[in-house]
Amino acid sequence: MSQKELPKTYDPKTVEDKWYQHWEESKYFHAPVDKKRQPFSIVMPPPNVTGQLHMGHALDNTLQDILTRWRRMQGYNTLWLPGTDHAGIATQAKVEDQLRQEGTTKYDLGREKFLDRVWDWKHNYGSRITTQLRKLGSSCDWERERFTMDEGCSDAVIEVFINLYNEGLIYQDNYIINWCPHCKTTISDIEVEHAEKPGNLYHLKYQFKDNPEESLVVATTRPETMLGDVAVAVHPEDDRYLHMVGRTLVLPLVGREMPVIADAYVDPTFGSGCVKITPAHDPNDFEIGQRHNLPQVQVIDKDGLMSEEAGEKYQGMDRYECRKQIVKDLEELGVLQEIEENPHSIGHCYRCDTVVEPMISKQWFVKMKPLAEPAIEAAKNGSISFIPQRFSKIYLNWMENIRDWCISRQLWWGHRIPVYYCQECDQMIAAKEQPAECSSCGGKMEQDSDVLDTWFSSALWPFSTLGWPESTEELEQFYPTSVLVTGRDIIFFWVARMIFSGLHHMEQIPFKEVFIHGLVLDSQGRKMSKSLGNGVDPLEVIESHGADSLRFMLVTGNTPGNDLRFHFERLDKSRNFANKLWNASRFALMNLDDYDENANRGQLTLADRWILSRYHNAVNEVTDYMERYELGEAARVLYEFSWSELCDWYIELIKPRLYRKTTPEDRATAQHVLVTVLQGTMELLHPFMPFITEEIWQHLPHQGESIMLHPWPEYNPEIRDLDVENAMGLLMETITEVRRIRGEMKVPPSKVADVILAAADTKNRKVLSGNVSYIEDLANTIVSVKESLVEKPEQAAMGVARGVEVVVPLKGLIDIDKEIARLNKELQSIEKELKRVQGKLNNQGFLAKAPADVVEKEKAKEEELLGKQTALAERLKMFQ
RNA sequence: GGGCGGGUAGUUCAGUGGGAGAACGCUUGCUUGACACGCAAGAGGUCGGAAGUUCAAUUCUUCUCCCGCCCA
Repeated sequence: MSQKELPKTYDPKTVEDKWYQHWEESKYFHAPVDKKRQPFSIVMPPPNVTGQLHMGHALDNTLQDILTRWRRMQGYNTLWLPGTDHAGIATQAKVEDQLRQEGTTKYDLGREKFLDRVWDWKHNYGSRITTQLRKLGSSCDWERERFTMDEGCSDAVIEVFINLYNEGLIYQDNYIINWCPHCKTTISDIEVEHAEKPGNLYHLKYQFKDNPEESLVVATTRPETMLGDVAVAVHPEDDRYLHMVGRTLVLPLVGREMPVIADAYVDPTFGSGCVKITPAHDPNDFEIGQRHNLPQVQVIDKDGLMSEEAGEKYQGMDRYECRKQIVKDLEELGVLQEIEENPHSIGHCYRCDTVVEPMISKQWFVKMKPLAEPAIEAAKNGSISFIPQRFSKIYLNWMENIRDWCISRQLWWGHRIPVYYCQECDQMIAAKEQPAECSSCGGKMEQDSDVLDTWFSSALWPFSTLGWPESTEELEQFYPTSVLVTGRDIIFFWVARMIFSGLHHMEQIPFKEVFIHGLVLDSQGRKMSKSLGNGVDPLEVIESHGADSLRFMLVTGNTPGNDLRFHFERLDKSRNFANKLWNASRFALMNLDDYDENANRGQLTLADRWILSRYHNAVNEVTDYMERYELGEAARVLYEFSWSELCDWYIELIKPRLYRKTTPEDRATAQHVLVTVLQGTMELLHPFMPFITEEIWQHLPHQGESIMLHPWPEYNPEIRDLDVENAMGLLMETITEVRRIRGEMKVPPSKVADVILAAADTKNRKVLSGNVSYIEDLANTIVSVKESLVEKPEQAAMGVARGVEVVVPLKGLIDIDKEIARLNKELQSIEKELKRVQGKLNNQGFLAKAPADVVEKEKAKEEELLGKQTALAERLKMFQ
């Protein structure tokens, strides 16, 4: 292998694109159907086709890629299926903006031409986000990329609609819905975001028809809706008002006569205990209206303006203008009794933040109860499990209280509802194709003009992308998918809907596990948003720190399901780690120019056996954490192993052997162990940091085409050796003790110091004397190992490590006062610890009930501390 | 109002029924033949408060305070 000069600092830019292109061109991401192999599959939560990569995507896709690359290395037939979502409102709004700038509107263009424009937009910008996902390193199967509006997915949507329609699970009804006056469409209940806003409670006095002297007071937060009032309700057990039930009131300003009714919905403790009922503009009033057969008077229209029914005076006014006017008018009439400050929760459109207007409209709905039941069961019986588990409670709570789903949207961009209406009679059918004529009267049929909620198609994603409604080999092999990875914010929007859709249409769960992650917040803990301008662009981060650093930063120091704050300091930490790996490899390569895997090798040294043992421990722990989706913990283990054990200790320990201060066989051994461990470490790190690990792995002696196809390292418990780890631990602690003494006594690092080690324990003494070179090399000393200190040099500093007395003679260099202070301090902390340990050991309850190994451990600790105490105390005595 | 998450070193966060960890920051020393995006040594925490269970609680239970989120 020829030696290559690598630069001192790792530069991700020169490697990342190169490797990604190579992987993609080599089709390493592609998963052909292969029934002989066990499948592992993930469908990517499809980002908005016209969107741009943000930190949320970066986190979500990093997690998916880690799982995908890991399972692929484990030998699964691994499919990560990517795609994009047509995002009805968002995409349509973008094109409408564009038209506005051109001075035109979608109505000028007409439906067909407008849709052409949206498709143009999709073709121009639709690959932006998928290009960005590649920059992140996502190893998804681009050959299977899908789009929610492509032919196959659209077929699935139509199939599902027609099936549900025929089963009576989709129905059309006049019902109270959420209307966004800005987006000019209905939105579903979960698309309404509730936010507490300052507001008032207006107390209005309504008079009785038969006795204008008599009145009752209602309280409302929306006085303008009084124009649509049709009744006043009181609680059926509210003695204050019972006698009024059935009497007639006269609505001020309007003059409408309306009854006082009794309904248990009313909260007698809120306001006056009387509630005005506006069925056309409030969901609760709507239901009361239905129970009591009340009329529906719609006074606000779809533009958020007052309608004709609001009366001549108010017609055409904006709903908030009208509120002011009504308050003024009611005040003049003496109807307004009181205005009370009352902050309350108001529904806003999740897309545009406009205040949502509840209104009655004829829309399409999915009947949810029958669909929800099996979806509840699946989570309860564990066939679908959430990680972390607490999210299943959130899911169940929602599913158990689910309401029917309004699926029609007054948009043009989306899947058009496959329902056709006869223009001559009232015939209506759901069909895949436009019927030539009405089956009952032969009249012309026209398609419903609305489209479906975007989430209606996303709900089918796990099977529509695999070819359903055709029965394909892909479905057979990859459905149900293995795991779904997504943010906690779309459990209701998406996860829940995929579950009931999969169970209903496939009669099988869509995925076995749902791995939920939190949100990426800014450094102050706020949600990243466009309006705040506090978003961090993942592409800029990739540009400055590399994709590997971004990925590693996103998974470390985080627990599944919890939010994480974005700190640039943490990004630096990851970049430094990448650089550390780079330099460790650079060091290895500098010493591998003559490496021959088949060269004669000597025996493994203690350090060799130690690092191999620690490496296998890491393999075991990392794999175990990955199985449990504890990716942050897995990353932490790798970070600590690579940096502290491999770099700080092992590489330092083998330097002399690599610098040819030993036999060729021993040097070959060191080379071999280093290559083995470094290679394996790269393999373990590959799912987390795909680019740098590939680059390093390719430079190292290796077999195979790519690290991403290399088998995942296997844990071999036989290589774990606790005796070796113990022995090495003694040496490491001894070295640290010497270094500490040197540092505190201000011995210059360049000066070779003499060190005497007194080890009463035979085993310890053997370990020390067998490996003095480690101590000499790493602490710059000359060591002599003894059983005990026969002559105790006064001019010396002393410490204790695992019962071994570490003495550093410092003729002429020692400051006695300083040494006394140092020893005293050490003695104090030992005595404090000793007190705690002895307290335990003197406790009969502890001795009787604690497990034997815990008691043993405490006893051993006591012994060690006592030894240390004696040695230090004796030493102190000498100076007195 | 109901549910959930968090409160651990100066800061940001891991973690655990039996010796409190990391990163950054801080102190001291170091151009040590991979790395100053580095090396070595060190200071720093009554693990939000109270009670309980236990031989043992930062960890489990209950209550309580503060912060955040979701649902109604």
